[in-house]
Amino acid sequence: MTDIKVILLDGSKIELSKGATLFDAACKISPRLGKEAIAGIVNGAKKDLDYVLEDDDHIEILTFSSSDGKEIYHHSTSHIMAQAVKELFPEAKLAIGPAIKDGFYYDFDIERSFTPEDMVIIEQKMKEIIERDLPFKKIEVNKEEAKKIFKDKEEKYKLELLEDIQDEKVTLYQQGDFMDLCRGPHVPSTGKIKAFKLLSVAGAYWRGNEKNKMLQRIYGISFDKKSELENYLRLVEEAKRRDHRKLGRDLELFSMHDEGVGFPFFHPKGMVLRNILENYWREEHQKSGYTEVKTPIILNKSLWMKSGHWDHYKENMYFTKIDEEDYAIKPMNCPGGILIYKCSLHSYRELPLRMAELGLVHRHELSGVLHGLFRVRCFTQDDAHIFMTPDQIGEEIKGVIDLTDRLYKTFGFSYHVELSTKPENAMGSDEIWEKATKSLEEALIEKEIKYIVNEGEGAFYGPKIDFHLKDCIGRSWQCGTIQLDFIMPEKFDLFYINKTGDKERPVMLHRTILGSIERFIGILIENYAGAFPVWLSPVQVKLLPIADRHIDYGKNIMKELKKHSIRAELDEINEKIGAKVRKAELEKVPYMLIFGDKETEEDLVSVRKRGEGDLGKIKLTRFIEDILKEIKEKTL
RNA sequence: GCCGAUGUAGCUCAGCUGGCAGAGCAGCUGAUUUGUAAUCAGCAGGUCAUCCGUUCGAAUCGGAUCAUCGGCUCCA
Repeated sequence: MTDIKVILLDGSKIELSKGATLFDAACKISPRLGKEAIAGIVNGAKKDLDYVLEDDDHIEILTFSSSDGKEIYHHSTSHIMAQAVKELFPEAKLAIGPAIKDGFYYDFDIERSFTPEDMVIIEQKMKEIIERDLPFKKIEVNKEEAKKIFKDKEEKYKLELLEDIQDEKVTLYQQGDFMDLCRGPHVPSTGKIKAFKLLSVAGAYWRGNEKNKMLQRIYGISFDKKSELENYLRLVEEAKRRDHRKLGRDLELFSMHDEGVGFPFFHPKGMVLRNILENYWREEHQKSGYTEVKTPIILNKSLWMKSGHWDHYKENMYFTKIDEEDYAIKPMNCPGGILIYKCSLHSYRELPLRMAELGLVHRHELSGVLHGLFRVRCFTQDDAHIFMTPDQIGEEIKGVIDLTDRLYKTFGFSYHVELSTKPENAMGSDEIWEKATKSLEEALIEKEIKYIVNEGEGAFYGPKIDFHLKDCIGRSWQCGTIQLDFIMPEKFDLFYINKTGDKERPVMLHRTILGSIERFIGILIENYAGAFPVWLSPVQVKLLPIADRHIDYGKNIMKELKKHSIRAELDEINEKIGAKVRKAELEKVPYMLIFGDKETEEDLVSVRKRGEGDLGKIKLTRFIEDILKEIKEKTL
């Protein structure tokens, strides 16, 4: 018997007897890998573990720890779920069941709608199937044979899928009595799945097209260890605990009302937070050479025709009439900013002109997508429009990148960058787009920032760089965006006077950093779980007298704190100190000052820090110094 | 917008097969004067989302509307 050699990922080779499978290779590398192996990659193609290797094959063994491995694992779990559903509800028709970023789903066409109780039964059945430890068998057949099989099974969606497959040969996977059209690969047997959970059921259109039939989609997730599933479920719980919609109400920051769906109401404490945020934003923009403007919310239709919004953005806009004339409520700030630019003649010496605007825009979002402060119908963009000469593009983009970096770091966020290119409904020529896209790319390369490219995801007037920031539990949020625009200056006939006294066309750059103030506040709430750093806290200090006779002392402290613009509240409620402390902790106030007979005699306060406890007695003046330092430095 | 679930006091929730609307927390009043995450007692609080219907009788059953939540991008 001759041996074969296969080449591993690191270039090393191992010897195997002829006829050896991927699984044999995994075992040979290490018994542990053999145990953990899910599937493998042979010469770049994903294969099942029972794939027979040949001499000089390049192989890689996949385990759950790789994203490819996870995907296969999730996909196999979706097949098990489909089998369970078919066993319980034979009338259900199978659509598709892929792995997704965070788990898997399977779409079914079935008359009844799945209930939470059904989920429990399906999970039960899945456990049974896993216990049966059925092998996943790969079957290769001709397309015609496959058609016959699924015709007999009356699986019309599978037949439809078959129609779209070009290859003559297709693969089927079978475990037990369950057979599915599938490219594979799969885990060797159902017993491989160690921990799973069905998460939710939702409607979804066949092939994502609303003209097609609505199917029922069941979502789930699986892991190769019970503890990892528990971790995942804990993270879901943690996200729920941080939900800004609940915290926003509990901490009296904002509210939502039926009378204005998608239009958030900011309460006094929410406004404190908002004003701090906006003031900080203004300071940083002034430092970076921006001026600030404010443009009207309602503007004449003619402006929106000219800007292209009428043609490209109408579905998302609100309209009104004034004196029989059509007006639109602005969905973006740029046309207003352009009118300001056009008010005067500009010299090349003025450029770049950086015009910032905290602009309130309204957009008609579908009712089903509204979500707290994250997805609303009116929001304040921290917008800016930079008018510049073409040779200033690079520097300006880099300037915006720097400012963005500074702002995000202040809140403790890390981030990643994505570049979006020309979309289908774009205005302007390919050359202009190419030039604009290249400028953005060059700035990123020069700044040594890694980025992902999203083809066709740009705005209709230009390509863009998006900043996605990452919160403390690992979720990412799209906030900042830089969009280069050669088209608006053209449409509005913008110009500046160059050195030689001739008119020249400026380039425009649209950008936001926080994105939407409302949304950013939502992100801050979730990131800090409502426990804001001192500089952002609506109430920074809570004054807690031990007994009623110490209230006057508290009022004096209050006066002192006010002198330094420290935001404090005095708790005058007739309660034991434990209850007052509890209340302040639940309100997530960063500092509590507690004072009774001992403190009043010596001008002291007992300091308690949120989440940490008693820090001991110090002079009030000392406390003020310390907290002012913390506020000034924006300590996290 | 579409599919599904949900909607009872400010909040969290109970209320069975139709028969007088309930609790805890929060609020108010009083007692207590408290030493680092809940003192005790009393009071008040409701168009059971809205409308229409079935019924002797509807929070409960049916329909419509509104809102909220989850999903509708991931393609064998």
